[in-house]
Amino acid sequence: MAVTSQQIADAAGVSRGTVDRALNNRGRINPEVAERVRRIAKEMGYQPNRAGRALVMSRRAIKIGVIIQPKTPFMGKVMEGAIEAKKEVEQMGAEVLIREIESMDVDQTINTMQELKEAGCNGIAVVPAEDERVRNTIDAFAAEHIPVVTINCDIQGSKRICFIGPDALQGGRVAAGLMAEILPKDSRVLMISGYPTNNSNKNRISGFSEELVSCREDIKLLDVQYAFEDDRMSEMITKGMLKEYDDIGGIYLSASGVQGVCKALEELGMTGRVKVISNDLTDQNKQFLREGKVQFLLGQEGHRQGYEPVQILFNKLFYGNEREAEFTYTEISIKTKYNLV
Amino acid sequence: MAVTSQQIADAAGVSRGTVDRALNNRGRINPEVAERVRRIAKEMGYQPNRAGRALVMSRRAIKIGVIIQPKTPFMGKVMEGAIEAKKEVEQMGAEVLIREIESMDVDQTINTMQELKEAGCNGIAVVPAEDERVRNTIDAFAAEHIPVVTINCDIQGSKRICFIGPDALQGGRVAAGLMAEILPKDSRVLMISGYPTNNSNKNRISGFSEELVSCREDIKLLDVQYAFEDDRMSEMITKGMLKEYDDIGGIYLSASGVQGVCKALEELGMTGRVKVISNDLTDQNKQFLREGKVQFLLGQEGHRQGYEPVQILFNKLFYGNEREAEFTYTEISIKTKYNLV
DNA sequence: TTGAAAGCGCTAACAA
DNA sequence: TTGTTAGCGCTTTCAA
Repeated sequence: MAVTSQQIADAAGVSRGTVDRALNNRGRINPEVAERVRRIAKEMGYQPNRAGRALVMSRRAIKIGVIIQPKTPFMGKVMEGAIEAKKEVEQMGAEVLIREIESMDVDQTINTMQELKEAGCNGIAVVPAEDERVRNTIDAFAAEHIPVVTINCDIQGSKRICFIGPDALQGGRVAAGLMAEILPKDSRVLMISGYPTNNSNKNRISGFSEELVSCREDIKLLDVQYAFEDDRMSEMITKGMLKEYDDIGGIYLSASGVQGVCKALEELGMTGRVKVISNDLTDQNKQFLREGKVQFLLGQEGHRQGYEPVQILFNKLFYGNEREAEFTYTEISIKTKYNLV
Repeated sequence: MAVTSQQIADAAGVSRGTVDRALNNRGRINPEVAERVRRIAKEMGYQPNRAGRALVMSRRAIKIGVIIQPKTPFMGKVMEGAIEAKKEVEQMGAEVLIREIESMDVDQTINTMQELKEAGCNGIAVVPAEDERVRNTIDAFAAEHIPVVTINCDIQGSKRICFIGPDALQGGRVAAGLMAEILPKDSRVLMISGYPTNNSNKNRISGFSEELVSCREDIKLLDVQYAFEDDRMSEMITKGMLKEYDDIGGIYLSASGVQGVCKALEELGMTGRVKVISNDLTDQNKQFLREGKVQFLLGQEGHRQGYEPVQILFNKLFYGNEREAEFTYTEISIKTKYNLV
């Protein structure tokens, strides 16, 4: 049995209240007594019992709001993580409100944040739309001591306490490293992005192209194409480019559109010959990976992106734990058909 | 604030004791009352408060023993995980004893298990030596209701409650998949194992060779070589084989010895030309990966292999949670120099 | 500046 | 079969 605050109190010849004041620097205590108590606690290896502390802390009404963007398979993973964390912290007496917004809309994001605040949330985790007004809202919340955690894509320079999500630039580099390893000499490479305005996509493409050019001088990189997350579009692009250039050896997708690419490759009888590397471990993508139509998929721990922010906010609000890291980059996992879970 | 057992009691017009008996099937209760209480609890969405439960459960004296094999960088990770879990469960009033045994010896393993039992441990997590006597000891502990969890390598057919570790066969297949993707046509491949008797190594080599042969018919596989986890040995093997065969395009290491391989390649001026895939994310291996001397490293979540078993045993002993899964295979992560954490 | 005591939600021992 | 009550370790309020 671990040592309790009562044992410290007995050893120091004081009461539990005094021990509490000493160890938690609550003031209203004789400095010498405080010092002695702290010394004894250290000597006896005292560690406060989590359960006891949690029980009394559960009197604080903690309500955490989570805002997740429109339904995509990836956001589904984020949702699962958030729900798991919700279950856990609710067993500690807290409350979690999860809102899924319908469109990737700035107004919706801001309105939902306001709604959650009015519902009494004292902490918010949000997958933000990239916009100046969202930044302002985050800063306004911070001013009211409502901590905000950004998920998946950061609002740089805002007063959010931290960001949990992938390092998109590095994600592009990982893809480039793989492409460099598997491509035959003098191949041409096609890059397909989503929306030109999307920052994650922009960063992935930058990381990919810079790294590929730097480590494989023989490779010729085509100008980036935009498929707007649409499979028919990515199919058209793939077909068009493959007809124009017969030496394309690899395709990198920084966003959705794998299905279109695979369809195009199949129809042209080039499956497997043209290497495909893409992001996101969606069920559909995994299926293409298993079938050998895609060589590598890069994952970004969606589950953790939902789970962690809720836990971070809970620990801050419940225990007062401050977050040491401003950025938590989720791991970029490399998946082949063999290590798919 | 979440709903409490008192609220259920009030709603059902009974006492907290009765609610407790009903929800935890403790018997000594009128079945109809029990049914009604359960219904009301469900309706009100009752979830027992973890902190409250933990506090009262902390009266149970829980002592968990962990046995970790001799110091290797990988076992260091396992140790870190075990220490993290130790800290967490000790904050819940439990106690954790960690023993690092000096050699991978059967007698040492068994003796340490006995020692931990005599020290009052009511649950054991162990990285077992593969031997019949270890199996018998595990079964004896099970008979005395001391649950045992095997870590990293399983004792199949023993009465351990579960196994946490890698799927070695699949690990070999992952390596094969990568090798198949990066090797030029008609290459020869060298496989270097550790000890011929080690099961993990045996399985990795099987998985690797079977998969590589099945997906790349052009590749010629050399007979497996044993380096006994020794760098000078792996260096000698590499040099010898490279001199004998000039078409070796890839080397797969199922155990330690990367340094020797890299040294041999450098001296022969073949770094980068001969692709190297190995296991274990040791600091040294990571350095070789960063320098481009190794193309891929496969990791097996050592931290989790130390952390999880302690938590599993704690949850079983503390809350009575039964483990649903007999096998928990840790993820086989693929690391290049770009996604190294 | 300190001590005493209440109470968080739960389980378990005891009484009825 | 049920209710009552003590107490787990901690924080916090109230009194001294």
